[in-house]
Amino acid sequence: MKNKVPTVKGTREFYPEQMALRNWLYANMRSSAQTFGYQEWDGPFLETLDLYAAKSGEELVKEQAFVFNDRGGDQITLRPELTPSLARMVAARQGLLPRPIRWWSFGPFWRYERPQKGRSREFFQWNVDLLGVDSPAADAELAAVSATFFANVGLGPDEVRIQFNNRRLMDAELAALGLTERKREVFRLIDRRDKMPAEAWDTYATDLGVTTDQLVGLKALLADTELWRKSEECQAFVSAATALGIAPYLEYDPTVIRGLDYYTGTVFEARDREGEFRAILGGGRYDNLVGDVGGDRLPGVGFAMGDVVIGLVAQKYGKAAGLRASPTQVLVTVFKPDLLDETLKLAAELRAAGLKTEWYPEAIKLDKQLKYADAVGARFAVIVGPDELANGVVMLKDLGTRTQRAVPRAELAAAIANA
RNA sequence: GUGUCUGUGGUGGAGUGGUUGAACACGCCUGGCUGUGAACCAGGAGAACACCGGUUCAAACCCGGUCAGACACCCCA
Repeated sequence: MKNKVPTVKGTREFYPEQMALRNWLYANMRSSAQTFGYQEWDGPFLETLDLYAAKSGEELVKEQAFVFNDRGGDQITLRPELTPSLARMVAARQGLLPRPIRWWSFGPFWRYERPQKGRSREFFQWNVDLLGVDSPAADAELAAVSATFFANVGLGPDEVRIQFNNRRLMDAELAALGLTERKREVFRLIDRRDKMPAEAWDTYATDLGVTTDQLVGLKALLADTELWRKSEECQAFVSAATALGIAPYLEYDPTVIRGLDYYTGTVFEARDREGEFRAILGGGRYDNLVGDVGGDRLPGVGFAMGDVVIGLVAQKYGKAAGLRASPTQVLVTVFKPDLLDETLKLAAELRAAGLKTEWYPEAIKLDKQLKYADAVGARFAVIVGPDELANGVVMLKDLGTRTQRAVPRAELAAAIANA
């Protein structure tokens, strides 16, 4: 290919095949959220930098946001996440919106990162949020929405797990170890527990000023899969999740801490069990966010799932197989040029009967036309030649069973519908 | 921003200095089949081997630079 103008680094090109995958994900997100009564919404793709400056986490804003000056000189940002927009929109209608607020969204986001496996600069993200309720049961519902999605796409507990933890619990435990001073750094340290070689991790901890005693305590903490029982909040969360029927998907993991600054209580993320990919989704409770953008305090809990990793996971486990790029059910062939009108009429009749129908635009050799029908995955092909025309029938081919039969023309649509 | 690796027809992918007129597979085109989709048979088209420079009698192959991509770190969906 000569003189090809390259795409912008990290952007996505969706050929029909990829579009089919994206739409399949979207359809499952939509039905999963709607099952729980969530309403679809969206915010602007362009926001001011100020919106994120307050709360999103320094790195995400300073280094990973696409920022540019518009013609008026204002600093504009391609949205890197949705939650701040949500907080603002909810705050703006405070008192008007019936509570609880159950909202979901699916749209594009941008982050200026180095593209790599499961990570691009332009991605689609599913956001689900529940505001106005401060309870472990609400947290459990969000986990249940995500579990329902997994079940809907065919990913079971053997393939993906939702791992949870609680920041208040971790705060208390770290305080008991005398590690409250550098909480943020320690959170980061915890987040990296199983991403680093053990020795390197020890060194990292020591460099942070963690004493030997504290290190021993911290390791014990992070190995304690029963730690959640010490938290009433966690117990209530697990109890509610069990009642919701998603216990098989749940797993307690004391190293799950999440990077975003605004989480205050329950945090969770989902991963494939073999640990091949990054987190599929991440979320948690954020009780101060709406207040921080100028509204009254409004507790919330939510999660976000990017389309890239879930797409990889679904494909790895063969869950996205059989998706078709073409919607065509029937291809009407054209036998020879002077029968073109006959072909068009037939196609129009089939469409009127509700069938997704394509016609071949050239009277070339039949085998070409049938190969095309095969290539787009049409189940049926229709042939009208002089013989059929003379007898008032059409030849209906079933590409799947490789059989064909003559059908009275008037009965064609019905014959296809009943096949 | 840091590091590692890679860059060959539409796609995948051999080939690591001289019979390479750049293999092979898929795809595409023509015919075998002048009314029929897999397969099969016979042909055919399609590549300045990312770009620039250097080493050499000789470079897709070695060296340097540039650009692009993948992966990992960082961060995170």
